[in-house]
Amino acid sequence: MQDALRQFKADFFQALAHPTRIAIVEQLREGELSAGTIIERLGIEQANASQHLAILRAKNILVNRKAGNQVFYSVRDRRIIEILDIMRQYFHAHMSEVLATLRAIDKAGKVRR
Amino acid sequence: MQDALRQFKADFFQALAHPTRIAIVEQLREGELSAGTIIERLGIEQANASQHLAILRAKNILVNRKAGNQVFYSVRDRRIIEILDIMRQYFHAHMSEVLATLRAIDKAGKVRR
DNA sequence: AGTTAATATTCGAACTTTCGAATATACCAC
DNA sequence: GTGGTATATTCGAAAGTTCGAATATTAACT
Repeated sequence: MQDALRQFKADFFQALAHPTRIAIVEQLREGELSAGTIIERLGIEQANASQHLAILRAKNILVNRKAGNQVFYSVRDRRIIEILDIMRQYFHAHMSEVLATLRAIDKAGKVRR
Repeated sequence: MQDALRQFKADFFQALAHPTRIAIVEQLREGELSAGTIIERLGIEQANASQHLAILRAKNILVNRKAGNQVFYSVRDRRIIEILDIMRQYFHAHMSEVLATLRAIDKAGKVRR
């Protein structure tokens, strides 16, 4: 029983364990957007976006609504936004690590100065 | 910049994206415990526990303190507990899915009735 | 120094995730 | 129905995660 609950929680975290999926959820903070708008705003491949959206749908983090040609996505439960908000505080509190990550990315990208 | 922040968040979620690691953090809710106590309470392999603890340490979710022979672990920031609390509400709100997961596990375990 | 207890690390096999390219499906307008 | 636009799915290669078995490290005790 505990095991099932933990598996459920782990699946939830796994669903958000990718920068693109976090970016998608953040885009949907103010309300629904079409798949096309999300793709355009994030500047990612269509297939890739669609795969990430499928994962977020499968874990019930997003819901979708079809309207003619398009599919509109939104966050199912406001608590998910709430969790991301707490994490923002958390990140500010540990900004030095965020900056370390930043530097690591910078280095990996071979941006010399 | 946004990218680094998202990578940092994704890493955080990734760190919690495993049932054993969630179980470890939950064990530490009331305060620090030795590695041995965690292993005993969860009934897992020593090497496996140590690997999961290493991941949680690397992502700065846990901190450790050596005392002689033993290593005591604790959750670094109470906001992590807070996030897990919100998730508990979230799970209660979506209990039907949790139950579906439970049934799936039950089935996979071949527990007939 | 030798032994035991507690914890960490390394290795390799099995499994899962990620990506873009290609293809499929669905809907609309003509 | 043909053509176009929006989105989803399938495939296979590359990269990442997970596990237990074996081994290493560290500290305490004799």
